[in-house]
Amino acid sequence: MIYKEMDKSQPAFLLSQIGAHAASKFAERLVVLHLSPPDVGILRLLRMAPGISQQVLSARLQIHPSRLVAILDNLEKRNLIERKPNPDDRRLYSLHLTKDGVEILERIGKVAREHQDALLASLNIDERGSLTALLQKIAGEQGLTPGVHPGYRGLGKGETARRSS
Amino acid sequence: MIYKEMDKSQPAFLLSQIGAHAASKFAERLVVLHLSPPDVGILRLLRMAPGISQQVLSARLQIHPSRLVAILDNLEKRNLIERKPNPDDRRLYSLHLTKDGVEILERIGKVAREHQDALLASLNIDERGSLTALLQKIAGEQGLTPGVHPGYRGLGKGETARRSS
DNA sequence: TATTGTTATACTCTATAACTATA
DNA sequence: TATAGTTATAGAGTATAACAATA
Repeated sequence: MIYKEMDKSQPAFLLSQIGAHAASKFAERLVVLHLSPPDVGILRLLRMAPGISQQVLSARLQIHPSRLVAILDNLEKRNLIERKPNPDDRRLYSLHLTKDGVEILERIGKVAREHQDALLASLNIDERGSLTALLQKIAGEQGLTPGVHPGYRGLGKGETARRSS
Repeated sequence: MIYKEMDKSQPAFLLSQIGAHAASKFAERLVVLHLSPPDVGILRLLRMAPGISQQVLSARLQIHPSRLVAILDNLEKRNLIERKPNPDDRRLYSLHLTKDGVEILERIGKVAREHQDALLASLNIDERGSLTALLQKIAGEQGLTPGVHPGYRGLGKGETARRSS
Protein backbone atom coordinates (compact mmCIF):
# COMPACT_ATOMS: atom_id res chain seq x y z
CA MET A 1 0.00 0.00 0.00
CA ILE A 2 2.16 2.79 -1.29
CA TYR A 3 -0.41 5.49 -1.76
CA LYS A 4 -2.64 6.47 1.09
CA GLU A 5 -5.02 9.18 0.04
CA MET A 6 -4.67 12.35 2.09
CA ASP A 7 -8.35 12.59 2.77
CA LYS A 8 -10.92 10.89 0.62
CA SER A 9 -12.56 14.31 0.34
CA GLN A 10 -14.05 14.43 3.77
CA PRO A 11 -16.75 17.10 4.01
CA ALA A 12 -15.91 17.91 7.63
CA PHE A 13 -12.36 18.84 6.75
CA LEU A 14 -13.53 20.73 3.68
CA LEU A 15 -15.96 22.72 5.77
CA SER A 16 -13.26 23.66 8.23
CA GLN A 17 -10.75 24.42 5.52
CA ILE A 18 -13.07 26.52 3.38
CA GLY A 19 -14.47 28.23 6.44
CA ALA A 20 -11.03 29.35 7.58
CA HIS A 21 -10.23 30.45 4.06
CA ALA A 22 -13.46 32.43 3.84
CA ALA A 23 -12.85 34.11 7.20
CA SER A 24 -9.33 35.04 6.16
CA LYS A 25 -10.44 36.48 2.84
CA PHE A 26 -13.22 38.46 4.44
CA ALA A 27 -10.86 39.88 7.05
CA GLU A 28 -8.54 40.94 4.24
CA ARG A 29 -11.31 42.90 2.61
CA LEU A 30 -12.20 44.56 5.91
CA VAL A 31 -8.71 46.02 6.19
CA VAL A 32 -9.76 48.69 3.73
CA LEU A 33 -12.43 49.81 6.17
CA HIS A 34 -10.03 49.53 9.11
CA LEU A 35 -12.35 47.03 10.73
CA SER A 36 -11.90 43.59 12.25
CA PRO A 37 -14.44 40.75 12.12
CA PRO A 38 -15.48 41.31 15.75
CA ASP A 39 -16.04 45.00 14.94
CA VAL A 40 -18.43 43.95 12.20
CA GLY A 41 -20.24 41.52 14.46
CA ILE A 42 -20.75 44.27 17.00
CA LEU A 43 -21.97 46.81 14.47
CA ARG A 44 -24.40 44.30 13.00
CA LEU A 45 -25.75 43.37 16.39
CA LEU A 46 -26.19 47.00 17.39
CA ARG A 47 -28.29 47.53 14.29
CA MET A 48 -30.57 44.68 15.30
CA ALA A 49 -30.61 45.38 19.01
CA PRO A 50 -29.91 49.07 19.64
CA GLY A 51 -29.56 50.21 23.22
CA ILE A 52 -28.17 47.02 24.71
CA SER A 53 -25.54 47.09 27.44
CA GLN A 54 -21.95 45.92 27.20
CA GLN A 55 -22.79 42.90 29.32
CA VAL A 56 -25.55 41.81 26.98
CA LEU A 57 -23.39 42.44 23.96
CA SER A 58 -20.59 40.49 25.57
CA ALA A 59 -22.84 37.54 26.29
CA ARG A 60 -24.46 37.49 22.85
CA LEU A 61 -21.23 37.54 20.86
CA GLN A 62 -19.17 35.56 23.36
CA ILE A 63 -16.64 38.34 23.68
CA HIS A 64 -15.02 38.76 27.07
CA PRO A 65 -16.23 41.95 28.81
CA SER A 66 -12.72 43.21 29.50
CA ARG A 67 -11.77 42.66 25.88
CA LEU A 68 -14.91 44.39 24.72
CA VAL A 69 -13.90 47.62 26.40
CA ALA A 70 -10.97 48.29 24.08
CA ILE A 71 -12.96 47.33 20.99
CA LEU A 72 -15.80 49.68 21.89
CA ASP A 73 -13.35 52.44 22.85
CA ASN A 74 -11.96 52.24 19.35
CA LEU A 75 -15.34 52.19 17.63
CA GLU A 76 -16.52 55.11 19.74
CA LYS A 77 -13.38 57.11 19.08
CA ARG A 78 -14.10 56.67 15.38
CA ASN A 79 -17.67 57.85 15.91
CA LEU A 80 -19.21 54.59 14.72
CA ILE A 81 -20.95 53.83 17.98
CA GLU A 82 -22.00 55.82 21.02
CA ARG A 83 -22.19 54.98 24.72
CA LYS A 84 -25.29 56.69 26.08
CA PRO A 85 -26.05 56.76 29.80
CA ASN A 86 -28.93 54.59 30.92
CA PRO A 87 -31.33 56.64 33.07
CA ASP A 88 -32.83 53.55 34.71
CA ASP A 89 -29.53 52.10 35.89
CA ARG A 90 -26.53 54.36 35.91
CA ARG A 91 -24.12 51.43 35.96
CA LEU A 92 -25.10 50.44 32.44
CA TYR A 93 -24.32 52.01 29.13
CA SER A 94 -26.81 52.03 26.31
CA LEU A 95 -24.97 51.25 23.09
CA HIS A 96 -26.07 52.79 19.81
CA LEU A 97 -24.89 53.13 16.25
CA THR A 98 -24.09 56.65 15.12
CA LYS A 99 -24.93 58.00 11.68
CA ASP A 100 -21.39 57.07 10.60
CA GLY A 101 -21.93 53.62 12.05
CA VAL A 102 -25.01 53.09 9.94
CA GLU A 103 -23.16 54.31 6.88
CA ILE A 104 -20.20 52.03 7.37
CA LEU A 105 -22.56 49.11 7.74
CA GLU A 106 -23.70 49.74 4.20
CA ARG A 107 -20.12 49.65 3.02
CA ILE A 108 -19.62 46.46 5.00
CA GLY A 109 -22.62 45.00 3.21
CA LYS A 110 -21.10 45.79 -0.13
CA VAL A 111 -17.78 44.25 0.87
CA ALA A 112 -19.58 41.16 2.14
CA ARG A 113 -21.45 40.72 -1.14
CA GLU A 114 -18.27 41.03 -3.15
CA HIS A 115 -16.60 38.55 -0.85
CA GLN A 116 -19.42 36.08 -1.23
CA ASP A 117 -19.47 36.38 -5.00
CA ALA A 118 -15.76 35.69 -5.14
CA LEU A 119 -16.02 32.75 -2.76
CA LEU A 120 -18.90 31.10 -4.62
CA ALA A 121 -17.73 31.97 -8.11
CA SER A 122 -17.66 28.32 -9.10
CA LEU A 123 -21.33 27.70 -8.22
CA ASN A 124 -24.39 28.66 -10.23
CA ILE A 125 -27.55 30.04 -8.68
CA ASP A 126 -29.14 26.66 -8.07
CA GLU A 127 -26.00 25.28 -6.52
CA ARG A 128 -25.75 28.27 -4.21
CA GLY A 129 -29.28 27.65 -3.11
CA SER A 130 -28.59 23.99 -2.43
CA LEU A 131 -25.44 24.83 -0.51
CA THR A 132 -27.22 27.44 1.60
CA ALA A 133 -29.99 25.02 2.45
CA LEU A 134 -27.56 22.32 3.50
CA LEU A 135 -25.51 24.74 5.59
CA GLN A 136 -28.59 26.07 7.32
CA LYS A 137 -29.59 22.54 8.21
CA ILE A 138 -26.20 21.91 9.78
CA ALA A 139 -26.07 25.25 11.57
CA GLY A 140 -29.50 24.73 13.03
CA GLU A 141 -28.85 21.22 14.22
CA GLN A 142 -25.47 22.19 15.67
CA GLY A 143 -27.07 24.95 17.69
CA LEU A 144 -25.22 27.81 16.04
CA THR A 145 -26.69 31.24 16.62
CA PRO A 146 -27.31 33.31 13.47
CA GLY A 147 -24.80 36.12 13.16
CA VAL A 148 -22.59 34.88 15.97
CA HIS A 149 -19.23 33.70 14.72
CA PRO A 150 -17.25 31.38 17.03
CA GLY A 151 -14.14 33.32 16.07
CA TYR A 152 -15.38 36.41 17.87
CA ARG A 153 -14.30 35.00 21.17
CA GLY A 154 -10.53 34.96 21.17
CA LEU A 155 -9.97 31.50 22.61
CA GLY A 156 -6.82 32.39 24.48
CA LYS A 157 -5.34 30.32 27.31
CA GLY A 158 -6.44 26.74 27.76
CA GLU A 159 -9.58 27.08 25.75
CA THR A 160 -9.91 24.76 22.79
CA ALA A 161 -6.40 23.36 22.80
CA ARG A 162 -3.58 24.44 20.55
CA ARG A 163 -0.49 22.97 22.09
CA SER A 164 -0.07 19.24 22.13
CA SER A 165 1.60 18.05 25.32
CA MET B 1 -38.34 49.48 9.15
CA ILE B 2 -38.16 48.00 12.62
CA TYR B 3 -36.72 44.62 11.87
CA LYS B 4 -33.54 44.32 9.91
CA GLU B 5 -32.65 40.72 9.39
CA MET B 6 -29.24 39.79 10.81
CA ASP B 7 -28.09 38.10 7.66
CA LYS B 8 -30.51 36.76 5.12
CA SER B 9 -28.75 33.42 5.55
CA GLN B 10 -25.66 34.26 3.59
CA PRO B 11 -23.76 31.12 2.60
CA ALA B 12 -20.37 32.82 2.96
CA PHE B 13 -21.00 33.63 6.59
CA LEU B 14 -22.46 30.18 7.20
CA LEU B 15 -19.38 28.57 5.71
CA SER B 16 -17.11 30.59 7.94
CA GLN B 17 -19.26 30.05 11.01
CA ILE B 18 -19.70 26.31 10.55
CA GLY B 19 -16.07 25.94 9.58
CA ALA B 20 -14.88 27.56 12.80
CA HIS B 21 -17.35 25.47 14.75
CA ALA B 22 -16.14 22.30 13.08
CA ALA B 23 -12.49 23.15 13.73
CA SER B 24 -13.25 23.86 17.36
CA LYS B 25 -15.15 20.63 17.85
CA PHE B 26 -12.47 18.59 16.18
CA ALA B 27 -9.77 20.20 18.32
CA GLU B 28 -11.83 19.30 21.38
CA ARG B 29 -11.85 15.65 20.37
CA LEU B 30 -8.12 15.70 19.78
CA VAL B 31 -7.49 16.70 23.39
CA VAL B 32 -8.04 13.08 24.37
CA LEU B 33 -5.10 12.12 22.18
CA HIS B 34 -3.03 15.07 23.44
CA LEU B 35 -2.73 16.35 19.90
CA SER B 36 -3.33 19.70 18.24
CA PRO B 37 -4.67 20.23 14.70
CA PRO B 38 -1.19 21.12 13.37
CA ASP B 39 0.13 17.90 14.91
CA VAL B 40 -2.46 15.96 12.95
CA GLY B 41 -1.64 17.78 9.73
CA ILE B 42 2.00 16.91 10.18
CA LEU B 43 1.35 13.26 10.95
CA ARG B 44 -0.94 12.92 7.96
CA LEU B 45 1.56 14.55 5.65
CA LEU B 46 4.37 12.33 6.90
CA ARG B 47 2.28 9.30 6.05
CA MET B 48 1.87 10.53 2.50
CA ALA B 49 5.37 11.89 2.05
CA PRO B 50 7.76 10.07 4.36
CA GLY B 51 11.35 11.29 4.49
CA ILE B 52 10.75 14.95 3.74
CA SER B 53 12.80 17.67 5.43
CA GLN B 54 11.57 20.27 7.88
CA GLN B 55 11.84 22.95 5.21
CA VAL B 56 9.60 21.04 2.84
CA LEU B 57 7.15 20.24 5.60
CA SER B 58 7.16 23.87 6.63
CA ALA B 59 6.45 25.04 3.10
CA ARG B 60 3.71 22.49 2.43
CA LEU B 61 1.71 23.17 5.57
CA GLN B 62 2.53 26.87 5.79
CA ILE B 63 3.98 26.48 9.26
CA HIS B 64 6.86 28.78 10.11
CA PRO B 65 10.17 26.84 10.35
CA SER B 66 11.03 28.19 13.77
CA ARG B 67 7.60 27.26 15.05
CA LEU B 68 7.89 23.81 13.53
CA VAL B 69 10.92 22.98 15.66
CA ALA B 70 9.01 22.95 18.93
CA ILE B 71 6.12 20.99 17.42
CA LEU B 72 8.43 18.31 16.04
CA ASP B 73 10.43 18.24 19.28
CA ASN B 74 7.24 17.35 21.07
CA LEU B 75 6.14 14.71 18.57
CA GLU B 76 9.59 13.15 18.60
CA LYS B 77 9.74 13.14 22.38
CA ARG B 78 6.47 11.19 22.33
CA ASN B 79 7.93 8.74 19.83
CA LEU B 80 5.39 9.54 17.14
CA ILE B 81 7.93 10.76 14.62
CA GLU B 82 11.64 10.37 14.10
CA ARG B 83 14.34 12.71 12.76
CA LYS B 84 16.73 10.57 10.75
CA PRO B 85 19.97 12.00 9.37
CA ASN B 86 20.09 12.51 5.63
CA PRO B 87 23.26 10.92 4.19
CA ASP B 88 23.13 13.03 1.03
CA ASP B 89 22.97 16.37 2.82
CA ARG B 90 23.88 16.48 6.45
CA ARG B 91 22.07 19.78 6.99
CA LEU B 92 18.71 18.14 6.43
CA TYR B 93 16.68 15.82 8.57
CA SER B 94 14.60 13.08 7.08
CA LEU B 95 11.28 12.96 8.89
CA HIS B 96 9.47 9.67 9.42
CA LEU B 97 6.53 8.27 11.30
CA THR B 98 7.34 5.75 13.98
CA LYS B 99 5.27 2.66 14.66
CA ASP B 100 3.46 4.62 17.38
CA GLY B 101 2.92 7.42 14.90
CA VAL B 102 1.21 5.06 12.48
CA GLU B 103 -0.92 3.70 15.29
CA ILE B 104 -2.05 7.08 16.52
CA LEU B 105 -3.02 7.99 12.98
CA GLU B 106 -5.54 5.19 13.09
CA ARG B 107 -6.97 6.57 16.29
CA ILE B 108 -7.06 10.01 14.70
CA GLY B 109 -8.99 8.53 11.82
CA LYS B 110 -11.56 7.12 14.17
CA VAL B 111 -11.91 10.44 15.99
CA ALA B 112 -12.28 12.23 12.65
CA ARG B 113 -15.05 9.87 11.54
CA GLU B 114 -16.94 10.36 14.79
CA HIS B 115 -16.50 14.09 14.47
CA GLN B 116 -17.82 14.10 10.93
CA ASP B 117 -20.82 11.96 11.83
CA ALA B 118 -21.71 14.36 14.62
CA LEU B 119 -21.24 17.42 12.46
CA LEU B 120 -23.36 16.09 9.59
CA ALA B 121 -25.96 14.36 11.73
CA SER B 122 -28.73 16.41 10.16
CA LEU B 123 -27.93 15.32 6.60
CA ASN B 124 -28.80 12.04 4.90
CA ILE B 125 -26.41 10.19 2.61
CA ASP B 126 -27.52 11.97 -0.54
CA GLU B 127 -27.27 15.36 1.09
CA ARG B 128 -23.78 14.59 2.33
CA GLY B 129 -22.78 13.70 -1.18
CA SER B 130 -24.25 16.91 -2.57
CA LEU B 131 -22.53 18.97 0.10
CA THR B 132 -19.19 17.28 -0.51
CA ALA B 133 -19.44 17.88 -4.25
CA LEU B 134 -20.25 21.56 -3.77
CA LEU B 135 -17.44 22.03 -1.28
CA GLN B 136 -14.95 20.34 -3.56
CA LYS B 137 -15.96 22.68 -6.35
CA ILE B 138 -15.34 25.70 -4.12
CA ALA B 139 -12.08 24.37 -2.72
CA GLY B 140 -10.76 23.64 -6.17
CA GLU B 141 -11.68 27.00 -7.62
CA GLN B 142 -10.31 28.85 -4.60
CA GLY B 143 -6.98 27.10 -4.98
CA LEU B 144 -7.05 25.31 -1.65
CA THR B 145 -4.59 22.46 -1.29
CA PRO B 146 -6.08 19.13 -0.10
CA GLY B 147 -5.12 18.42 3.48
CA VAL B 148 -3.65 21.85 4.13
CA HIS B 149 -5.70 23.80 6.61
CA PRO B 150 -5.21 27.60 6.64
CA GLY B 151 -5.34 27.46 10.42
CA TYR B 152 -2.05 25.57 10.57
CA ARG B 153 -0.14 28.77 10.11
CA GLY B 154 -0.59 30.80 13.25
CA LEU B 155 -1.28 34.18 11.65
CA GLY B 156 0.38 36.23 14.35
CA LYS B 157 1.47 39.83 13.96
CA GLY B 158 0.02 41.91 11.15
CA GLU B 159 -1.08 38.99 9.10
CA THR B 160 -4.75 38.93 8.32
CA ALA B 161 -5.79 41.80 10.55
CA ARG B 162 -7.44 41.48 13.89
CA ARG B 163 -7.24 44.89 15.42
CA SER B 164 -9.15 47.67 13.80
CA SER B 165 -7.36 51.02 14.01
C1' DT C 1 28.08 32.67 -0.06
C1' DA C 2 23.69 30.19 0.66
C1' DT C 3 20.78 27.01 3.21
C1' DT C 4 18.95 23.94 7.17
C1' DG C 5 17.67 23.70 11.52
C1' DT C 6 17.90 26.10 16.04
C1' DT C 7 17.59 29.52 19.64
C1' DA C 8 16.80 34.09 21.84
C1' DT C 9 14.15 38.00 21.85
C1' DA C 10 10.45 41.06 21.33
C1' DC C 11 5.81 41.67 20.37
C1' DT C 12 0.80 40.89 20.22
C1' DC C 13 -3.05 39.37 22.23
C1' DT C 14 -5.89 37.44 25.81
C1' DA C 15 -7.97 36.33 30.30
C1' DT C 16 -7.60 37.02 35.41
C1' DA C 17 -8.35 39.62 38.96
C1' DA C 18 -8.51 43.77 41.40
C1' DC C 19 -10.89 48.24 41.42
C1' DT C 20 -14.91 52.11 41.13
C1' DA C 21 -19.38 53.39 40.99
C1' DT C 22 -23.67 52.27 41.30
C1' DA C 23 -27.51 49.27 42.80
C1' DT D 1 -23.79 42.31 49.02
C1' DA D 2 -23.94 42.06 44.01
C1' DT D 3 -23.30 43.88 39.35
C1' DA D 4 -21.49 46.96 35.11
C1' DG D 5 -17.70 48.66 33.32
C1' DT D 6 -12.67 49.58 33.66
C1' DT D 7 -7.76 48.88 34.29
C1' DA D 8 -3.34 46.48 35.40
C1' DT D 9 -0.93 42.48 35.13
C1' DA D 10 0.69 38.18 33.78
C1' DG D 11 0.67 34.48 30.69
C1' DA D 12 0.59 31.99 26.18
C1' DG D 13 1.96 31.94 21.62
C1' DT D 14 3.99 33.88 17.54
C1' DA D 15 7.34 35.79 14.12
C1' DT D 16 11.93 38.15 13.61
C1' DA D 17 16.38 37.82 13.47
C1' DA D 18 20.73 36.19 14.81
C1' DC D 19 23.32 31.74 15.14
C1' DA D 20 26.03 27.17 14.10
C1' DA D 21 26.74 23.54 10.97
C1' DT D 22 26.99 22.13 6.41
C1' DA D 23 26.86 22.76 1.56
